[in-house]
Amino acid sequence: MTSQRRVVAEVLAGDHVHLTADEVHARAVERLPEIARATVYNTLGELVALGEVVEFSTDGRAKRYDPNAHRAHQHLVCSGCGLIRDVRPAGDPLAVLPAEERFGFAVEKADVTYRGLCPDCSGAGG
Amino acid sequence: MTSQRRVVAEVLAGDHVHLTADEVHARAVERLPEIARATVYNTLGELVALGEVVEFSTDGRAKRYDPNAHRAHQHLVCSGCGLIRDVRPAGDPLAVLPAEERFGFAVEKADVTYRGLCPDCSGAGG
DNA sequence: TCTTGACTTGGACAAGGTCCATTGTAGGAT
DNA sequence: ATCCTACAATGGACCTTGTCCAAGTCAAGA
Repeated sequence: MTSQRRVVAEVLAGDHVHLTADEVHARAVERLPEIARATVYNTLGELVALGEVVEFSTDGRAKRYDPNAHRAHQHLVCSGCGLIRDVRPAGDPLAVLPAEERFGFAVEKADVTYRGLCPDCSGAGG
Repeated sequence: MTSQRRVVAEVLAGDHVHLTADEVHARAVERLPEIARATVYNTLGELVALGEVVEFSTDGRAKRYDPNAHRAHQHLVCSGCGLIRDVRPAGDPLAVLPAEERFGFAVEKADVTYRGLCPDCSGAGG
């Protein structure tokens, strides 16, 4: 455990945290000015491999990193402002996929992105 | 409707078609050698805006384009080889998200990516 | 102190995508 | 038939995101 890795882990702490790698880097630089972008990418990759952090993407652009890895959840994304919340649907998302729709796959997980407008964006007439 | 746009639309025809923009461009070039990458991006963007094509991403890298836009469906992705199938889960994926998990959002849709190994990849011991 | 090995750094590089000034083109007006 | 005009296509610059690698740094043990 180096100071660089500690800073990355600290930046990711908290609930409903869904930072991109560059956002993690920007916040890490505030605490450790000379930390390199490559180090942030390396450390994030290690945290994902260890299962401490979940990697996902809501827009096909930058990947995001979610420290809430020990409680299964999905993501709810505002189509207006991009706000992301962790949500827990009822039941197992895999259960609703019938065998005849599995094409012989050994299906292991389902990643769900719910989309809609958050209270601020729908109130503003968006 | 120009010849360029017609070629892009033709390339996207068919079932279980999930090409990236560059793949669309490569196939379009076979039919119309001088078509520009920017034209393919522009045309794909227009088709998405018209609702004729669905844009999605399974890996946070390249966006993919699915001409099967008029029948609601989700995607099943092989974790080994990347094969993608259109699938239709039972019921409405939105129904399983309880009101207290919606955080005041006006939730409109759910994008689901099922992941697992396809018959070829699970048989090969992957 | 010297060696060793893991970690970090910075810069080059690559993929995917966007932007924009210029060029091409089809159809209506003259 | 020719000119005008609006819109589409082109090609290249450029941006973002991410990966790779050679060289530098550092801490711990011999």
